[in-house]
Amino acid sequence: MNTSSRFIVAVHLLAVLAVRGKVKSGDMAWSVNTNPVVIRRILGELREAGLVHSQTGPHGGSTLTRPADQITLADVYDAVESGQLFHPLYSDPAAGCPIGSNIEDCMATVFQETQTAVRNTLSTKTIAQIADDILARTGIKKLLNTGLTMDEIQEQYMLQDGKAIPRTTATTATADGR
Amino acid sequence: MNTSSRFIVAVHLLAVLAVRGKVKSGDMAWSVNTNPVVIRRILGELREAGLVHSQTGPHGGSTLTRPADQITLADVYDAVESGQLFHPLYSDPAAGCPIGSNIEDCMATVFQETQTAVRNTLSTKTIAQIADDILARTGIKKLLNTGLTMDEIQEQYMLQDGKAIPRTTATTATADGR
DNA sequence: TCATTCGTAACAGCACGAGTTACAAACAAA
DNA sequence: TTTGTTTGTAACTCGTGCTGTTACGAATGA
Repeated sequence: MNTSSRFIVAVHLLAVLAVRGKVKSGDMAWSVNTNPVVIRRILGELREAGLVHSQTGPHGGSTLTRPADQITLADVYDAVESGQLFHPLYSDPAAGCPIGSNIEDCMATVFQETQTAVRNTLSTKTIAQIADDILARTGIKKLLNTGLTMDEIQEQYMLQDGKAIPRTTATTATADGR
Repeated sequence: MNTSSRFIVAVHLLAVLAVRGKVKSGDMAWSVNTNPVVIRRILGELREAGLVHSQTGPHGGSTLTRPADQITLADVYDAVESGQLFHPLYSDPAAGCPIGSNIEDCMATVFQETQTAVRNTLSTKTIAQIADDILARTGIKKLLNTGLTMDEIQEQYMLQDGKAIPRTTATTATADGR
């Protein structure tokens, strides 16, 4: 398997940006529960891919460069998972063996097809869909549909087990809605 | 990307077994150009998956447990690539963040779909097809069609740039046909 | 000018795969 | 029964890549 968590973290960051607009790396680091530098490294890859724009200084932070419904997971995948899905080569298989001398070329086709299948699957989902799905899961989407603003929701509701619940009925925990 | 070369090596080994019948780990190690223990480790996974059978002692070695046209690359993938394609979890994203508290469940679906797409692609190719493709690439398939046996081909031909050429016209290099 | 925020280099720690050595167990053949 | 061959597996080292962290310069708004 792929041992890197960059892809899911990148999707996480873009979803946060889709929902909240301009966000600082420190805030995103809090959401992902890691170090701001880790976030900025991934933002750097997303920036190179043209998906986000960053701004230094006070009131700085990162924003999406285009609407979230125009960013597919395939775009994110391309941005942060540079290489092939499978190991394309291995050290110098025997030239004197029919299999060894041809297996790499033969499998290259298979790897290419697999890579395409993955990208096709990922290209069917956008960051907007992910963000929407998550807001629906939390119940925040329904609240937005009642006319409440995101700010009002943050004031009046808190998260418990991933669901927004009115603060009055809250039993434990706090949430700042980031 | 997946940094492991186990998948392509496993396909390599099965293709060798498909073409040559019973083969020792030392011979396979020569073909792959690695250590016999590395080969035996991968054979161990293929054995657990029921794809090969191994025998100790003199004249020992490994064989396929079923015809090569009944072994798909998806079978091989399942045998040696245990985990998920992508990182399913990462350390404890913030419970107080709508995104952080739901991203993993949300992405699990996407990962599942991707995994299925990969397996579907791989299930369309069998070890027999791989072996056949390679024999065609080497020119050995054409020789077999003329009525020559594999042993005769090994006697009369050698490999150069992955192609079988008559030994009489050979300029350099040697091949033992393993 | 100063506080804030980003970009990036540098380093440590950790996990994992590959390669290697070593040795016990299985097994065919003499 | 003995001997040599082959596998199975443990144990270790080495290299690589990712994550987390500290540090510091550059950009920028107040």
